[in-house]
Amino acid sequence: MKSRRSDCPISQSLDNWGDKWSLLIIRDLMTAKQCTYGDFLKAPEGIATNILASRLLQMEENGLIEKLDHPDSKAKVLYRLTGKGIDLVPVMIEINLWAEKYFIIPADRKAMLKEVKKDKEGFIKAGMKELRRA
Amino acid sequence: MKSRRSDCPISQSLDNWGDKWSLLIIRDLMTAKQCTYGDFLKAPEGIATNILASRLLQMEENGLIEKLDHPDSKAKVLYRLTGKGIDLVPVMIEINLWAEKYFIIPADRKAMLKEVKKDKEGFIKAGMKELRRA
DNA sequence: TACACCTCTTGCATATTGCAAGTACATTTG
DNA sequence: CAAATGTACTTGCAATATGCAAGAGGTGTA
Repeated sequence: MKSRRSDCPISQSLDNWGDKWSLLIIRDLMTAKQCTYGDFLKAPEGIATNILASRLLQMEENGLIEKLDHPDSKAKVLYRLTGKGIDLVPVMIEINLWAEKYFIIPADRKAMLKEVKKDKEGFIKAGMKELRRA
Repeated sequence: MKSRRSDCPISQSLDNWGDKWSLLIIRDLMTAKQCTYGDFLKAPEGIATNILASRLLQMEENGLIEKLDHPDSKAKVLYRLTGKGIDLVPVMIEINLWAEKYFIIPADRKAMLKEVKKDKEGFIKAGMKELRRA
């Protein structure tokens, strides 16, 4: 377990999910609601299996995600966001908005952000509610 | 230089500032507006000098910060945020709000967030304007 | 029973980080 | 003006994290 560097909220947040992969896992769970181990491996960034396993464990320990049984098979595991993970939706939206201004991003994300700009608060609230239902 | 892992906005953002230190440097610049190399070293997290130098260079290359001459001394260098860096204010605010919910954070940060909650959009707008003036 | 699938684990090479010391130049002090 | 101090880095090396390839163990399917 990594130690707390300071009591600064930014620092503590980075201690929790401030690596190159955690937010991508959270992204997958925000768009798909529930993912298997294999689903995460399919993401275009190509996370290594050992890193994925260690991140999933770490994020579970940090209370961001939780495991549940897959309804179809005992061999599969489903991961989903906890309330703490779902509460990162506003952070993710702001990152998306920032990235849109400075990078070239996919059309479907642009379309999503167009909706966001119409009513940011409403979009976020609805999105979080939807995730909580899953 | 690190390569682009995918065209996902989250991924591209993480490629830019997704490490354990960059956002802390940005935090310092958001609160102090201008910092010297030594100022960054004084932060409670205790960044190593080689990491600091490499991050400052990387962030300058990424267009998040810029150097300028210190008015008092040629030996000193001032760093400040660019427009691209200032545009991360909304992201930082959301991270703070998230962290407040799940961690114990300093009283002064709590007081700041109390102001944020009164009028988030106004607070962010004013904060960014203030940074642009510096 | 054999075979494929899925979630990890392991071993090892490479990259990044952290620590301690050192360098180069600017300013201050005696 | 010489020496000490301050400031921004650089360098060397050990510790840690990441990335890649292969494999292990439980499940489901023919």
